Amino acid sequence: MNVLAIVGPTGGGKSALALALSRRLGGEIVSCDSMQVYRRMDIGTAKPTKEEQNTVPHHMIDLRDPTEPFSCADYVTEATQVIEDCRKRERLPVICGGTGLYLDALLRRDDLPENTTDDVLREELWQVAETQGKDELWQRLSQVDPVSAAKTHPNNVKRVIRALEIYHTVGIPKSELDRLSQESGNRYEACVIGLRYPDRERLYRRIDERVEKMFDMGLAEETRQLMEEGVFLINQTAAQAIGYKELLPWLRGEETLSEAKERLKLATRHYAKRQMTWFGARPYVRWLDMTENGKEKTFEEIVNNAAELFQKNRICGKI
RNA sequence: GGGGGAUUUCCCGAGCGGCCAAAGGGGGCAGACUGUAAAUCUGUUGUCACUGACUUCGGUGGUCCGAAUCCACCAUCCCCCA
Repeated sequence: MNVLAIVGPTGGGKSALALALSRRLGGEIVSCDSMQVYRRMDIGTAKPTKEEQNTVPHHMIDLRDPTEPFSCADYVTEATQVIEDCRKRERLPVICGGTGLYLDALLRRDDLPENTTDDVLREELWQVAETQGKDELWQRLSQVDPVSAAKTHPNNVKRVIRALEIYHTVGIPKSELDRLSQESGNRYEACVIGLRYPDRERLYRRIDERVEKMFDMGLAEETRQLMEEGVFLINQTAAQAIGYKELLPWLRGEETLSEAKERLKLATRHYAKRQMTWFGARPYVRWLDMTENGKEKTFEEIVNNAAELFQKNRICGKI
C-alpha cells in the first residue's frame, strides 16, 4: 500500500499542497493534526474550509467535541481504517499534517499492546511528584526501567510518568517496547515529503500573516464560544491548542489585543521550530525547499516538485 | 526653581566594595521526544588564542590593593514640592 505524506512546520503551506496533489494524483486527504480532530475549532487550527473539503474528501477532521479526549492511539486506530478504505476505493491517501508523533505511530507497524494508559495511576504519580519531588519519581523509574530513566530528564515529569505507566499497565519496561517497535517494519510504503524554508524569516512572516488573518476571520468569537463550552476549564487535549489559550488573558481584560496577537505569533513560531527539529531528525523525510535562490517558488513549481519527488521516491525508508 | 529616585549584558530585572561576565525570567540559537504531543522537557546565549585572558553594568574623572557596587561632575528619564 502506497501513501504520500506532506509534513512540515505550521503555516508552511502543507494543506494547499496536499489539496493540489490529491487532485492531480486522485487522492484523498488524511489529516495528521492533533487539533483539527476537534469540531468547532476551525479558525485557530487553520482547518481547511468547507469549500476546500468539498473539492477533495478530507478525513480525520471534526471527529470529536473539544471536551472529549483524543489520543495518539485513537488517531492510529481511526486513520488506519481510513487508509484501508482509501485502498478499497483505489484512492491515494495523502496524509497531511504537522503532528509528528501521530505520523510516526501511524506509519510504523503496530506492535504495541492495547490499553497502556491508567488515569488513576497517572494522578497518583503526579501526587508523588508534587509531594515527594520529581527526583523521587525518576528514581522509581530507574528502578524498573533504567534505560528509559537514562533517556528521560527527571524534570520531564510527564514522560517519566508515561514510562512508569507503561511498565505498570503492560508489565514490560517502555524501553523494551520501544526496542521491539524499532525492529518491526513499516505499515505502509510511504513517501514523506517535508516542506522546508531555508530562510526562517520567510516562514515566520507567513505565520504572522496567518495569525492576523485568523483574527479577521473571527478567532476571538470562536475562542469565546469554546470558553462557554468549558473547554479551558479542565485539562484536556483541545485546551492545549495554540490559537486559543493565548487569547485568554486578553479576553479576561488583562492584556491588550496587540499583546495577545504577539503572544500567539510567538507561540506559533516556537511550535514551528519544534516541528522543524522533529522532522529534521527523521531520516525518512524527503525535503522540498519552498524557496530557490532566496526567492519563493510559485505554487505550481512546488506542486510539480512534490509530484516529481513522489514519482522518484515511492518509499522513503524506515520510519 | 527646590527635593527625591532611577540608568545593568538583545529585553525585563537582581546585584549595592572582592566569591560578578554579573541571579532569575523573557527572547534568540540548538536539541530530545515511540500511542496525553499545538503538549512536555534539556542545553546554550559578551569576545577570544576559551580549565586562562580580554572588553562590559549611562558618560567622564576620582577614592581604594580591588568598584556594576563609594565620591564628584555631566547626560537622560521618572516622581514630589513650586
